Amino acid sequence: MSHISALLVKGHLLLQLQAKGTVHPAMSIDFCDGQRWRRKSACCANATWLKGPKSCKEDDSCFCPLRLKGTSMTGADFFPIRELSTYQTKWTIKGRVTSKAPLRTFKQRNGSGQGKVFHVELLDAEGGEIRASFFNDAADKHFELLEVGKCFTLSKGQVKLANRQYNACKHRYELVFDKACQVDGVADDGKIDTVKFSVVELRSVKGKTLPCSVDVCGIVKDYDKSFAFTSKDGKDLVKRTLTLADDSGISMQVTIWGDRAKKEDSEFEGNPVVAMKGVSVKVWQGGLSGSLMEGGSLAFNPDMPEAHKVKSWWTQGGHAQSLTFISQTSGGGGARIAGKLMDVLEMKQKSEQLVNEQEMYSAYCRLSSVQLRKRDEIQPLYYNACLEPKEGNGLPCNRRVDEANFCAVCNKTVKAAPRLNLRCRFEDATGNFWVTTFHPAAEKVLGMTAQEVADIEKSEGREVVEAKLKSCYYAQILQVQLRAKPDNYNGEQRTNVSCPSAQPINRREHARFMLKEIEEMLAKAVC
DNA sequence: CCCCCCCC
Repeated sequence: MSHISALLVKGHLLLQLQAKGTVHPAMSIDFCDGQRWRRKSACCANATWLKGPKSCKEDDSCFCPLRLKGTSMTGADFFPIRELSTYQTKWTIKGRVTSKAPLRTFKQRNGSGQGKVFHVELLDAEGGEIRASFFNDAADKHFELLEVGKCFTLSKGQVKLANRQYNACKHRYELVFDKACQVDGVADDGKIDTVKFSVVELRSVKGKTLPCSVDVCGIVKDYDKSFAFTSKDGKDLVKRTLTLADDSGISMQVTIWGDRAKKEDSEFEGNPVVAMKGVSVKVWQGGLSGSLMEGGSLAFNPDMPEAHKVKSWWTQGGHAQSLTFISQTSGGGGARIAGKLMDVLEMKQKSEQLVNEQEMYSAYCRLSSVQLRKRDEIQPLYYNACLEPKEGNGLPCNRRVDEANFCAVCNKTVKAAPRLNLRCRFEDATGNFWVTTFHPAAEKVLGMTAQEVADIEKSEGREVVEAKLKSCYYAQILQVQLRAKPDNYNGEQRTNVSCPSAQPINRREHARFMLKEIEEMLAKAVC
């Protein structure tokens, strides 16, 4: 029995089994690595060589090596979550609830009315994690009980293969609890962490099948302001986009939501390290971008090896290193451009053919003209906009005020500031188009603030400001965003096209983008 | 047995 010496801690149990003559030689219990029991056959379901399936009950003296409860086989009295599989039918795990989804109802597929379900994620002292779903009666019974952060023992659930389409938890299996389940709240177990990050390098997400869910740890290289908006299906959302970077030389955008996004800007200032659990990575605009899911976690400057590693990388030169930005290949820092990338000609055609919903396009092009006159009449370049914060989102009212700074919407005299409103012509090798270019885009296009434009016009005159604008023609490559919106004008159907945002390109990134295009073209070419 | 995981 040469393998006996390897059994050590757990060995006494096998010896007991052998002493009782219950181990069938052909069963080859091939364990152990000093930590875990490994055996290929099912435990109690195939227990003839134990004491017979019917006698294998709770508190029975059945020497089932895979049912740790009530034995002294290891220091742990519970079955390791990591080891759960369909080969084990009897187990009791002890874990902390690390996340919990809301209770949902659904229509039973086989017609018989409503069902309900919720799920949690459980973490145990050995760092194993698994998702558990509770159905119907079990859902009613345990929804309130299973609070995030609390510890429980759980048994009498079914183990099934995790459905990777919906389950991002890092376990091959998931648990399903029904009426028969046994769930008990227990005292907090300090050996069980509150969250477990299984960090991967940003570089590694490039090779993954997308969409995927990962845990990451990186430096907040950049952050946007939080942004409140209403989604297409009417949900009020708040988001903030961060650019994370790590020592694998990659940077990527990750969007955070809700309260996480609403934290003060100062929290994101100074390049803190963040660890994120449950970042969903998908392709967006030809690049990869992440979104931190609600059930995930976010930790600032966490005390973990990956965080210390990435921090020292950043301070010891990483901040100056040139990184590969794997999100959309537009601008760098600040607002990014959304919309399908195409050339100017295609953009023109698409916007003319628009029928139903609003569409966004973007193109690399240059400013070729600004409309300064219309039938000899001088066109205003800006207007004075009301700065009064709007109710709800706190953004400025932005309505035009009169010469006395009276805002008709707010019905009072207000503070005001100039906002650009230009009619611009943009051009690339395929064509050009005229478009109303709103303030934020116009400021980027000119590389001047509205205040500067207004000041020059007032102090130096119209001619000087016009010359200044003309000096911007063809000056830089921009990525402009075009919004085409179906509209009704005097009962006539027409498309309203505007430019809500624009950004000078980052030459380095743009060069990479063009190289990639060339490579793709070469790959397609006949050799 | 469910299955949404958000936005441009």
